[in-house]
Amino acid sequence: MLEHGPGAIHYPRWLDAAAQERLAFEIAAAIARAPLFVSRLPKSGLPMSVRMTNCGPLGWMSDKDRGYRYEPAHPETGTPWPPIPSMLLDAWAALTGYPKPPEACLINVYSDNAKMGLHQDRDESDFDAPILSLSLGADCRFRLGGQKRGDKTVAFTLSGGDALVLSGPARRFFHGVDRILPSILTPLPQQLAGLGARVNLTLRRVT
DNA sequence: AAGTAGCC
DNA sequence: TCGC
Repeated sequence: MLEHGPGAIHYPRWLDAAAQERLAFEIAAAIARAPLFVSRLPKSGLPMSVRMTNCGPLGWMSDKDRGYRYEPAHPETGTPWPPIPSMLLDAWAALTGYPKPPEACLINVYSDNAKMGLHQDRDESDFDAPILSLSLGADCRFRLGGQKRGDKTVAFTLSGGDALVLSGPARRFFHGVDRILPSILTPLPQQLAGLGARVNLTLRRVT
């Protein structure tokens, strides 16, 4: 367990290899029902480099005209998001202790050259609930800042099987992914191989 | 600016 | 490559 800031708790290798395989199987099934899509930045319409989908009652997305938001259904198929796998609900309970279950699980798929700019998670109403992030596949250089964009940042590596909880002050901290590290020795489990180099799952309360 | 480029 |  490593604390990278007040409320930012990193659990390296929280999932063992067998658990990562089981999770990959569940996520591959979710992607089969809710295909990956590309969100676009508000106003500019520039595409994000990650491909994403969701499971749970609500899913995060963005497009040029309507911007960042949560939706109950897939933007292309119109179908409700598939349920959050039970092992993720268990992970949420074990790692956050929060009394209510997560309402959204964003599935972000990173290719070798995908990035995620520094941002705050601020499209939710519930800022008391922690955020739980689980990683699969390639390592990434993750950057964590403070509550203001200009605050100093720290960078560390997130690896497959790692969990990161952002609670308390860290719930509002800026964060992003600088780059994906070489993935030859840390491939995604077979069930997700071919989709990308790294998969990140972000569980949140929304309402 | 949940992006991209450029420079140190 | 990293951090601005």
